Amino acid sequence: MDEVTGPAHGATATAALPVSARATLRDVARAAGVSHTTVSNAFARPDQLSAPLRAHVLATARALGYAGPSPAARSLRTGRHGALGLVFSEDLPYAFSDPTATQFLQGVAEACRERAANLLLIATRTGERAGDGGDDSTLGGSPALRDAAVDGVIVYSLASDSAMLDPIAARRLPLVVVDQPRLPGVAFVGIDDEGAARAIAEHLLGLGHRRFVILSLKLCPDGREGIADARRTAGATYEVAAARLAGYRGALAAAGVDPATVPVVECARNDERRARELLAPLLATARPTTRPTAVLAMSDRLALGAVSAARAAGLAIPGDVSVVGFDDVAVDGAGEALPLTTVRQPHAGKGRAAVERLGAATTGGARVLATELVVRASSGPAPTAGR
Amino acid sequence: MDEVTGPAHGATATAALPVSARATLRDVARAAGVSHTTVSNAFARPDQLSAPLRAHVLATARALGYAGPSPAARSLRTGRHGALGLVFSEDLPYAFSDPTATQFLQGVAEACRERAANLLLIATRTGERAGDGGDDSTLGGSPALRDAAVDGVIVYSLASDSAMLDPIAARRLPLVVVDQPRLPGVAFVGIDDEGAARAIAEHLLGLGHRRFVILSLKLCPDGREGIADARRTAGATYEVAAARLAGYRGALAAAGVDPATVPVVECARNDERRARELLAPLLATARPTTRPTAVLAMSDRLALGAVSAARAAGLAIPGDVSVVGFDDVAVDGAGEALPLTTVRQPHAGKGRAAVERLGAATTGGARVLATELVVRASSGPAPTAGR
DNA sequence: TCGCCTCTCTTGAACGGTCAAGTTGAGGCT
DNA sequence: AGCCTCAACTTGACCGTTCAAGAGAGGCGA
Repeated sequence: MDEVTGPAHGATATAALPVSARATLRDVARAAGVSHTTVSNAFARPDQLSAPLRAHVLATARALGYAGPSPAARSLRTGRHGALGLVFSEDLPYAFSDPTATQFLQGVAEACRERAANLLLIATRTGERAGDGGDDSTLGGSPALRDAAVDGVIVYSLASDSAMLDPIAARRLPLVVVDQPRLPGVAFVGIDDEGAARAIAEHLLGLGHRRFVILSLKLCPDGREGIADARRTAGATYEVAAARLAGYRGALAAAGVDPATVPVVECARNDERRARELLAPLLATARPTTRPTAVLAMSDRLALGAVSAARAAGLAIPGDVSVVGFDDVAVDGAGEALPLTTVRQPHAGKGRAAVERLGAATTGGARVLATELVVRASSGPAPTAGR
Repeated sequence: MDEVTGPAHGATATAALPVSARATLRDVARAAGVSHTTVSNAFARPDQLSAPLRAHVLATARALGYAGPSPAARSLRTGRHGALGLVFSEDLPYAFSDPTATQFLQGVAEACRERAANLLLIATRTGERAGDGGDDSTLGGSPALRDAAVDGVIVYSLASDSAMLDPIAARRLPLVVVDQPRLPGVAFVGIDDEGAARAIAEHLLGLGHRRFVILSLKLCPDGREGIADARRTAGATYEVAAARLAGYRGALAAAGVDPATVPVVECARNDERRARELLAPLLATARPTTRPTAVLAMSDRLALGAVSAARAAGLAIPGDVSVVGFDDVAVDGAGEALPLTTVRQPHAGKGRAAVERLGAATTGGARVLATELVVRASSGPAPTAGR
């Protein structure tokens, strides 16, 4: 038994309580001959009691098989959870396969670890949409969201009509939105998508390109893909895609290229294979005089699909066609993949910024992180007319 | 106001309570003129009250700005949290950059979504080791673990002397260990690492190889790397690495190759670049007659590093040297990377299995998932002696 | 020697839900 | 009519902590 030099605590733990029924703080107190508060302090505030008594309490707790203070009871009393929630637009499982999402997660995780907060991935069911209306849809919410014991929520890249936001607002949780949607009065972290898109389009225009294809991320969460007409692009609910599109088009228009003549190919998933399949027909167009000489892809993965499609069509990059991406999630691998011209954006930085923002307790306001145009080998001068 | 056909609930919510102090269930009850239980039922058990009354209660709740039932209070009463915890060996942030870990996470996330459970990533501080001793190290635990409001914990790939396990055991949480360490009485999900390693080594032996290098994942969490001597390999605390090593060596010994002559190069991180740097000196060895003809890498990433090192040394693959990996996390990318001979293991399947296991509430027992030897272009016949 | 302060520990009351066990009134069955 | 059942709601206790306030002992300066 531990040597106890403090006041004589007569009853030492061996009074066998049934180990089956989970011991509580009060059981430990009883067995150790102290008050329940003292036991609580032994765990949470060591400076509030003498070292020998603390040792005695801890030993008693161990002997009783006490599992430690219950997180639920603690949270109930203190109002804090020591965790923050994360909601993804996509199926949570899919997010783990997207490098932009995992890099973002990495940043979030770093910042969380620094402040010793846990990270609750909220398992949203897919296919929930706004406008289901009933009272319960917002106050009841999805069970995953309603049960989430968190001090705040980060929302990553949601469609502007997503049903996820209302329940969060209803629960009055501090909220930070990353990437999209931008909402008045809601803290935001993201980049200048339109500006970055404009810059990369201007890069291509500066190289002499005049015939483009835009390879777009999904514009709405409805799963449609393929050529997007004007109505569809105008009704986009994914603001990031809409902003990049606007950026591309703005640059083109300013250079005298009519955006209406530039096809927009929408990919429902940020996926190389699918991008290749959807783009292939456009590149396979026979005559070099009508074929696009540059592909504006909204992500590096889509860009790699474009590269693949171009090669399959026998086109040289950047000789026949230039391809630019977005994100700079280059596989730093064996270095064999074609280095992409792209927009570098701070994925992990967004994660860190989002966590900081949540801690700062400032409501509203946007934090716009810097991006950088990175020119590599996948873009080059437009082929000369005669070629 | 809502039309209420039920009993006459006189007081309708407009009696303005201060919106500042968060409304509770009882405030809503008072305002709606019903009992607190009825309000509770309105949220959690709609079948327990009439539809019109429920609508009235919900409307009142909304008017008061009630944030919905508190997760903490609910958990305290019910004893359930609707979430399960995940603990990683590495820094949590690092895990998101490792494809095996993200695929595993993907499986976990899928299974969680199916059972509407949230996923709590527990932010362990790095560098905690067993043997710090004090009572508090296990019962107090890291704050992240102590505060984790979860119904069970999945532990991914921990060193056998990791300090993470004791606090979990102390909290009496249901526990499933994935990959390592195997502990008596603790549920386990993993693969037959030794058998799979033996199989892939036998594949190379069957191709005539006799001179090998082993490119090992870290053997201990102490960050040491480079050539591992017998003492170090014998004292490995990462059981997976130890098992694969045993598998390789077993196959070699059985084929008459003395394992003691086979160098083991340990990489502290599962990282291509580092692997290349560490392996380069061994492959740069001048004479073809002493140079290894095959590299046994414990992961695909290490294997890619080996490929890179070999190419840098001017060696053809598999002409001069064969390289095999482990994991089969092939970049399904543009398809330009060299296709690796490897062991396919079900990363996502491990995640799903772990979640199932946690739900099954069976204590102990190992679930060993199948692996498959996948022969691709990175391995071939050993160069003939004269070459 | 007294008063006051500090250190250490105790007491009792929340925190905000859920659950088990009533209570009531309406309706069905004999 | 009388009895039983059932739906619809209420009552009171309880989950296991933390916190504010207080009490007793010992030390120290005045």
